[in-house]
Amino acid sequence: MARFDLEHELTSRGLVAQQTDEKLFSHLSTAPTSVYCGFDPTADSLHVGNLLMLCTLRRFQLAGHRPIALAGGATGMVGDPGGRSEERNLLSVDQLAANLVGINEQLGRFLDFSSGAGAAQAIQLDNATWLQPMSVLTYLRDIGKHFTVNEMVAKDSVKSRFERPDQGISYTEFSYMLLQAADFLHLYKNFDCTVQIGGSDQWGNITAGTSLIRKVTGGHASGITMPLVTKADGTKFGKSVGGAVWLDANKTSPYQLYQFFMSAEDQMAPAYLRYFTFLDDDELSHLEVLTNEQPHQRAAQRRLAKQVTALVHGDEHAGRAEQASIALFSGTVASLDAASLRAISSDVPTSSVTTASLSAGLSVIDLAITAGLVSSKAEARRSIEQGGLSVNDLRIDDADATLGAEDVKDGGFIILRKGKRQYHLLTIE
RNA sequence: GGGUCCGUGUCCGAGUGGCCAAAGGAAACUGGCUGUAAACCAGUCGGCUCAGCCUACGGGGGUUCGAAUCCCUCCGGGCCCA
Repeated sequence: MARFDLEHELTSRGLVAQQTDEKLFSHLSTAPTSVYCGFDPTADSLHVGNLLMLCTLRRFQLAGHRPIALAGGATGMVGDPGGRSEERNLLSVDQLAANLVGINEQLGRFLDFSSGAGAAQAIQLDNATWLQPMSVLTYLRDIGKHFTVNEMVAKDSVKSRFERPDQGISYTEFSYMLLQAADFLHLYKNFDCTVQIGGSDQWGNITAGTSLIRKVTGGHASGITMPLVTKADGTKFGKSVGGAVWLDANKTSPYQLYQFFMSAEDQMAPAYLRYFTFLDDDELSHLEVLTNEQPHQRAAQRRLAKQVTALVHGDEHAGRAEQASIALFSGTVASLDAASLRAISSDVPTSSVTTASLSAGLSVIDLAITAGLVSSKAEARRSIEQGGLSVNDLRIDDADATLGAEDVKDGGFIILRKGKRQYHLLTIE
């Protein structure tokens, strides 16, 4: 594995928001270490919000360090007070196990868990394995003893909760940072982990860990945070039509993932390229120039969408997503031949109807609901009134319209579209 | 344990007996202009068998011709006192 300059890799891409010590990178370049990042196992899939950490861990691994993906099986039950999260429900043991399996599979796309990676072989751990059995007294004596409430109260994540006049913070959530600090200490002792990375909102939790390690062991550990990924207007990144964008192909198809990045804003596309791809400096700056000079070509978005989709789902799926996008957005879907449609159907959301029900006549409204393009008849009706629904590229202007056998295209497809870019294929059984 | 204030639609937040499916803002959706972008403009934004009906203002019960609004109680939360 080619050693590369990690400091340059991270700083040139704008990945470092804060770091605990200036000399960190010179230490990292002299000896391999282990670096950890926590992931919340509240779902059975990771989402694009996790992408930055996944890519950054990968960069560390490429530089010869061992990445540790820590599933917060224990901390996930407690809840980080930083977000606006409410008190969380305990995950059942079974649910947690299932989630860990799903997440593990996805981690494997970013990190090398094989023994072939040698000292840099990635590992996945669940903090419930050591936090669960810890007794309250051990926790209070070995961990709590090293923190003053004064400093805990001063952390931003906690302070903001104090400042909200209408809501307090439970002791449980207040303790969150100590649990995360305990994780870092555990990993430091047992896995030689000396670096923790996280989002910039994790700064307080990370420094709690480094100071705990110093107090308990006298050793030194560091932390680096990554910037918060946002959209151009500063709002949350990672939401698209229909909610979160997942890394699981069953929740968000490769086509949808591709589309999500394809529609990235010009302003942000170069930054996303630096964050989420492994392209070299030359290509990055070239694409940035292209974006500035010929934004309508969307060269950066195309590259971004293809690269990320390939990283998450593999080259084959990325290629298909790209082909499907080209086909659908060339403007003349209705003229596509059966073979192209069939190729697209595995990537674009698809549902099926029977020949019998079709020949009886199916209302466009019901089909749109079946397809999940709208959530209610009222919404479907509204969309039609506003000219937002089309079938085989023809705008529907009558809310009571029905479809029959004559609307089926060659190859047995009906193409539904809502708005400009939400496509859905209906197959006929 | 005592006192006090609060709990409204996806979120924030007005309303404090009928004119309330509930102001305003945000988010979201559609259309227009563009480039599958941003900004901007316009419309929509609980559901349905849609000029009507059903469901909804933390849960349950009550007062009333009529309740998000009043009373009781339970649950949840903030603050103060012990």
